[in-house]
Amino acid sequence: MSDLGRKRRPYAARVPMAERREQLLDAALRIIDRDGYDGVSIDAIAKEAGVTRPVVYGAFESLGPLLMALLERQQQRALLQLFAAMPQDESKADPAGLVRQAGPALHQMLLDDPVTWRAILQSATHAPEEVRARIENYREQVRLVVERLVAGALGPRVDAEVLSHAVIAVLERFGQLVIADPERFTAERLTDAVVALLGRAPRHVT
Amino acid sequence: MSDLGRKRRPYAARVPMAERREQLLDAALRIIDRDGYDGVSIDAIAKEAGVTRPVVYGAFESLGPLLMALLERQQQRALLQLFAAMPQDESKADPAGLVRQAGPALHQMLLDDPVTWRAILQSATHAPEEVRARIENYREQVRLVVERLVAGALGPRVDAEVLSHAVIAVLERFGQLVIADPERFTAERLTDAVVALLGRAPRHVT
DNA sequence: ACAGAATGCTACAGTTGTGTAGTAAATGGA
DNA sequence: TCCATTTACTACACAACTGTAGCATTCTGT
Repeated sequence: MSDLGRKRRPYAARVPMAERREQLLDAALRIIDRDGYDGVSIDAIAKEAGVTRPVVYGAFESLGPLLMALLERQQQRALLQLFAAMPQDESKADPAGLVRQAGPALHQMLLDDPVTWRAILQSATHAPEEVRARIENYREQVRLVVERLVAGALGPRVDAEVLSHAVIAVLERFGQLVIADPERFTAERLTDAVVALLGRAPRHVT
Repeated sequence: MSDLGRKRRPYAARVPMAERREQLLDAALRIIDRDGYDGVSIDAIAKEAGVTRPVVYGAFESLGPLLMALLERQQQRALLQLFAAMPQDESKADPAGLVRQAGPALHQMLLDDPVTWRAILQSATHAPEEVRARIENYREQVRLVVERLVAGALGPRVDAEVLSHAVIAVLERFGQLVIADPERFTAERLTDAVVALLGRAPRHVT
């Protein structure tokens, strides 16, 4: 008797809040990686995670905060990787040496966790307005570090602020190139190009 | 009696197709400039232009083709400005001289038509997938020109392809900086920074 | 085993946007 | 002037997504 109504959906495994949140963030990240930011919605995340929307609303206020949490998590990871790959020793290195050191490390970092980096590099432009501000915030953090590196490597006579913007822009574009076509844009090729360009510049003068 | 129905909307002025299309593109551009690509919809465009949706559907198949047409139009203008500002004279000018020449011209170009450039630089990547391909197309067009310039200015021993990506990335970021804060990022300051990096010409003198 | 808390599901109402059919007004030529 | 054509408007059906109320199930502690 009583299969009159359609079959009820089987209950998804019950999961403590903290873990559920992680699952949902993972689901959102998969969607972003597969379909871009356009494909992300509460509904899509719920489906991807195999639960219903109210479950998502139980874990996050709405889509904005969810994406914010995701960004927070991924950037936490990304920044750790990034600062590990970037020499903090900013003072004495010559520009070319610095590039030769950081370039391959950054390249490897991209290949180690392409999902995170695709989400971040794409998102810089593609994310909802609400999230964009926070991305800018992080970018600025990174830029300040780069600004100190630039000042250290090229001396006080250069416009470190402007150049740090340029460096970040180049790094981001290179990152996109590497992710899009790793065969074509190898660490060696990219660093060589930069070093060749820097080779024309005068050494650090103090 | 007979105010039973709500008042009928007054008819918008009738306009030949070609002109209507322009109006709609203008409306779309205003929306993009004001609210970003997120705010753009057939509905929003109709409202902005002071007509109803069927009018828009009369002029364009749907949102995709409309934005495509807009992009086409703005790019036409932008590329004209751009190629006017960039010396086609790719012969063996020194890099610094090239920057000193093109920098201020590009800067002026941004200030002359900020709406077009904001649409292209700020939110270009934020556009619907359909439109993205065409934006990439345009970027590639420009990049090829830059690649020739780079090869011409720096000689055949550099990796012109990679460096052209870098140059485009820097130009776009600088463009965003200028649009966001023209007081802070002047043509002089930006060109000086690049020239100093290239390490050729002496500091700017007026 | 068995309440009650914790968690998930269904169902519904609301919002925003799309696309179209049918109707009303304006326009231009006979 | 009057009718055919062009252009615009109203109204509807549909789709995707949001957010919530109330019911169903599972889990936990005793």
